[in-house]
Amino acid sequence: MAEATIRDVARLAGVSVASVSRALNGRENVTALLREKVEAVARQLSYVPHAGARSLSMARSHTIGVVLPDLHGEFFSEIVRGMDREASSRGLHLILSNQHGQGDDAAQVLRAMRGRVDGLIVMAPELLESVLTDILPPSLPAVLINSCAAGDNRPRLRIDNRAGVDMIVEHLVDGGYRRLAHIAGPSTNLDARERSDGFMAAVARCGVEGIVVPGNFSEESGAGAATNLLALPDPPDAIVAANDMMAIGCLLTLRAAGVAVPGTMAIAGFDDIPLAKYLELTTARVCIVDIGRRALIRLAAMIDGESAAADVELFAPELVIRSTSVRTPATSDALS
Amino acid sequence: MAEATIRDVARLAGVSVASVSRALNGRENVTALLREKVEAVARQLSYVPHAGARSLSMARSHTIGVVLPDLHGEFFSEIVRGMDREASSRGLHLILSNQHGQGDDAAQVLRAMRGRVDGLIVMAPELLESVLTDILPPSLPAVLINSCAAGDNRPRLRIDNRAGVDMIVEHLVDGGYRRLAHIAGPSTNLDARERSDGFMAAVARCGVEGIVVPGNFSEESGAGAATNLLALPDPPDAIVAANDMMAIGCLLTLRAAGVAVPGTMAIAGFDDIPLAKYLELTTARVCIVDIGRRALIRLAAMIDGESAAADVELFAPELVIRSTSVRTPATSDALS
DNA sequence: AATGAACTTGTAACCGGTTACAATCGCAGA
DNA sequence: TCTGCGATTGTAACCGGTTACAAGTTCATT
Repeated sequence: MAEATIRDVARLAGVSVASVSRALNGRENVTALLREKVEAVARQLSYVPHAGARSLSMARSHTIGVVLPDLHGEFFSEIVRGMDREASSRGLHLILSNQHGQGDDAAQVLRAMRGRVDGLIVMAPELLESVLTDILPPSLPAVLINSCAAGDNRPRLRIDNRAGVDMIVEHLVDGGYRRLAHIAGPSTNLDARERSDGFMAAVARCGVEGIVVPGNFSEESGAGAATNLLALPDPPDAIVAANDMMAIGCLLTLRAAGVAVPGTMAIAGFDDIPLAKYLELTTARVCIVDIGRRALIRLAAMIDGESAAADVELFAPELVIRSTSVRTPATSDALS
Repeated sequence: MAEATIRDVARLAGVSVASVSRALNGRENVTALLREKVEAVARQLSYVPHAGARSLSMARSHTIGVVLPDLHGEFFSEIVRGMDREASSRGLHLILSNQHGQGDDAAQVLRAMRGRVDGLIVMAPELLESVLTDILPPSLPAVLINSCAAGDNRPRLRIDNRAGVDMIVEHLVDGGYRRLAHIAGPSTNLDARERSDGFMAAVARCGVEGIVVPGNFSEESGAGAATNLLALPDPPDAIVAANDMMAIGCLLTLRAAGVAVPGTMAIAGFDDIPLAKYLELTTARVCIVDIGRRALIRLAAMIDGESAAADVELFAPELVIRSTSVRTPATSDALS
């Protein structure tokens, strides 16, 4: 009833376990006869090697751990898809760990990975530098996504938030907008901070006005911010949200309030979630699937013994111009 | 340099490995003194038990395998989120396997899980009954989502596609629509077949006209179907798409063609993806996160030795009425 | 003081593979 | 026929934990 083990196969085939192992793993030093005999018995018993046992003896689990924050929608599925494609093409498995709480919960999660994975991909935009470095066992290969672990000597993948915001601000200024507002994300989030800082730098460089109001990446906070901005004595003529969801909250609120977008006020987001296309939202597209892909490729290389260059790999967003930021009637999609 | 093992701890603490194991696992039969000593040494060496080794000796990996088709967007992230929440709350881990190809690839995937997982959640709406039953080791606990493995004796979770389509058709008929068309999904997909069959049954029961045209769940195929339907000598006055993406393709095409929705033609989808809300699409909401949650709960129960009732658990969709299907100007969202 | 119950600790087998090393075998060359 | 070499196969240790069982302690009871 229980699953057959390598010893069952060996016994029934009348050979040693070592021979079975060699035969089934395609080693060259086995007679064709023996190999056939073993394969026949294995098939007969429908023997499947026990991955756990193999991992233990080979010190290789062929599994990589993915630690993500509580992501939603496309962002989550795309980044995982990117990793999964690369992983399965090299016979690796993904073990997932969404990180719900954010206390030393993180430490727990990482401890649980010991002996389960060959390496880790960690995305923790909210974690302090020190925490990550403390928690991660130095001997475990790891790639960091959007983390701020500056002192760490591990490869890091990052969205080039400044470049993205730059493009957006320049685009708006080119379009004649002069009083820009930024709805920031949570200040605990690295990307949010960079986008906010980048915004201030960009408006300064362009010589236009710029103010920043708080938000938390949610649609509601975007809507709230829009209401507040409208109530100002001297409202802005363009809003740059730190992500698309806030931009959408903003957009719907303004339209409901009778404000012409982009006539009276322009709006831009960040990320290019699928919704953005349908709501005609100008945004900075981040190719998330690529980040996942690269993260896995880098990690696989480290696991295969490549030295871990502690570099930072930047992913430049692509400006996607849609109708929420262009006043001319002839609005067109920047995409092919 | 390498990670400390239980033997390292034992040696340094001057006790046996058995004592270390007992002490760290919180067994009662250890002196407070010994426990403290062991814990101190463990902390000093920053010892973390090797999950793989533990799995092997306990024959429990505390990991469950999730095999999904190549899902996109919210569907994927929500179902995984549902599982993940339940999993981490009971100390289980999720190992993911998106199934890209669909040949006997599936067999490969399942084989690779041996010795890695305590149980499996399989979603394979495209697989033939026999295939799954053949592939799955009988001794491995498993829960099937939307599969058609009729002969199998495992619990199955299914979307109540017929009920969903029924509600939609009735709603449309109530609204005065009399010539209904259905854009079907790929015929290899179980849900698609059920929705299509359900549609035909529903229109028959309601005594209205109904035709079915093919599609493949993509936005483009919805758009194409809309074009074809418009070209008919006697076009329908309502379209029921087998999923939201096709409904959206349909909607955009009709509007672009100057057809009034819902004035001239009503549209409804299936799934209630986030986009649906913004495009005001009437649809049947499937609470995906619940399916994931339930799947994990059921599986966990099986793993803990509960007998595997081979029942089918149906998830009834909820009708979400939005403006693409109500002619009166006062359109409202059925949701709270 | 002896007996033994109850409890703590250690020894060693086991989970299911891989692999270093030894043993065996076949066969060519002397 | 004997030696020696290379190729095949077997033996047993090992990966890092858990746990049945034995051994050793402590302490109350008679």
